[in-house]
Amino acid sequence: MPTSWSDSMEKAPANGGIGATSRASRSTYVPPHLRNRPSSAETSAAPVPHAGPALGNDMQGHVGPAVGGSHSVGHRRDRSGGGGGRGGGGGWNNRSGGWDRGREREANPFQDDVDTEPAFGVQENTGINFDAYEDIPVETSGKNVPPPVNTFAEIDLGEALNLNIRRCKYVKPTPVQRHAIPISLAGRDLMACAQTGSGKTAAFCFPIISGIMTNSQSGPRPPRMPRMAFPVALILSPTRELSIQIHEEARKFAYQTGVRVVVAYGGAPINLQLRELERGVDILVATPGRLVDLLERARVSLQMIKYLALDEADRMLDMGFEPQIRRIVQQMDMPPPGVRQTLLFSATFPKEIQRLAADFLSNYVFLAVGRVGSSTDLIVQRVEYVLETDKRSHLMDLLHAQRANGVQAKQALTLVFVETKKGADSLENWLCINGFPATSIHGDRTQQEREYALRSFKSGKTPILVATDVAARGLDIPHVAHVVNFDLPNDIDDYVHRIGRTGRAGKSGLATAFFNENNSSLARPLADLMQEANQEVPAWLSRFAARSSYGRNRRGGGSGGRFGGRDFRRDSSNRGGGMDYYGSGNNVNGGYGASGGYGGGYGPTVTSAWD
DNA sequence: AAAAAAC
Repeated sequence: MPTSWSDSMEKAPANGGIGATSRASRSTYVPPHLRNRPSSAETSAAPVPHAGPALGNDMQGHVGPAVGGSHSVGHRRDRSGGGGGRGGGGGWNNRSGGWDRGREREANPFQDDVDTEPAFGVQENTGINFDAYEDIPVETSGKNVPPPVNTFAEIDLGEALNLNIRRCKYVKPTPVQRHAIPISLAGRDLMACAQTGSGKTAAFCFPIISGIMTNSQSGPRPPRMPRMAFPVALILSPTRELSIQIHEEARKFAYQTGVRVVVAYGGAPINLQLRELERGVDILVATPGRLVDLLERARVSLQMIKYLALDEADRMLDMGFEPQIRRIVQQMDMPPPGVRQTLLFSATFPKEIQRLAADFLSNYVFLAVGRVGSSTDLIVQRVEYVLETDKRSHLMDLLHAQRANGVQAKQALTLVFVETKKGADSLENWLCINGFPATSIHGDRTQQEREYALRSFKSGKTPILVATDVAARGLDIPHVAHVVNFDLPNDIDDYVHRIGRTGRAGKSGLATAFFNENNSSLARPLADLMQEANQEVPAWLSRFAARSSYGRNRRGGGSGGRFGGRDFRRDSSNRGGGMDYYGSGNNVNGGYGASGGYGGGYGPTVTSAWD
């Protein structure tokens, strides 16, 4: 079903080779001041991307890598206009040494999809179930909130990015994208409460890549320090696998834009990462520990940072990363809030995150997207009473039944969550002994093993993955048909994240939980959550819930049920004299405004936001 | 209590 956006896209081969694309558009040089402009007049109201605050235009004369005296300058500038239809040269940091080497060497990131998922069709690889998002409530607040868009066509991201969006088979933006992208493109700081699987990565990557392309040739150059990398954008995430995944996605979005994306995380040889950094980096995706290491070695400087994105911020704090994050953001050479643009993503919005937001953000827009669990009609949740001693045989029954039902192993991946690393090892072992193709992922396995396990699972080679919470959040694994909570987590939010690994990409999903006395603290929130999701709540679970004390293990921070959090600035204690700040009437874009669907108009209140 | 994360 083509949208106006896809209609307007020029026809291009899905796997368009480098030569083909470049040739197609090389002849149309677009001068810088006309780049990033819509071709049709009606979209002229689109927000103008924010020019980096600290950037002057006085350096414009130094366009291209001229200082290096490279003979390739001319070529590169020719190509820059053509490669993606607009400034494709990347930032100052693209040290590819000329178009011919830099361009040709860029491996096609879309090729990987075919390599790692041979068992599956290419119909949808977004991992996002768009229809399930139609009814997700969205709430924004803050001063002069840029209005959301309904299609990618309304967002002016440029030809190269549009082509990549198309290659990714994204047809329409998810709710978080519809709101966050215009906000980010307008140069605003953003505090977003959104779950993984909501399309967050693209929501912060698109504006960053677009901004880098637009401003790539302007602003001060980084000092010429040998072996020191000067990223323009930094994306921090809590786990290595999440960093890897963000990197893989960002590479797709940045393909043939000249924007270089590099990833740095622990557990892997640092030399390879150092070499990648030396080749030039615009966007650095990193876990905090490895980044601190790189900063201490003076191999990375943050002084050129224009964009900072923190993903899964609440998780990072849970994991004790706050000191390291504060060090990175506040005590190194990163430009302060207001100079850089900061995008903070978190599933929940407790006090600690509010403090972080107050310290890291400047005049931010608050965006809350409904919890994944609130709209997971496609996930059937089952809770079964299983004693600890019976868990293994019960799991085997489930797996046998799954097999008997003709569920093709390769198409129906099963993700089994356990509480401990030891438990993961022994369950994996036990499954293998009993003839089930299983592997496992947890923090005591080497990084190599972790990555291998994930690949093996994704490809369907071992369609059963036993995991600790390392895999609970953020990981986007298409085709997970069944999530088994072999051990239930203590926190209902973790449960929501875990079951969110299924029911993706338009497929229905099943989530089975093994419940017993050890989980009684979870009874009430679990029963409430299932009720909210129109799931059948077993009577025995309701009895457990009634027995457990009131208010225990309820969602903390006063979050309002459907959202992970709410904008604390709107609370009365912060209200003094704040009417001009938050009271202009465009604050709340109708809590349930998204229900109108993507094609139709958005809430009637929205257009006034620009007035 | 356990999980995650730099060497």
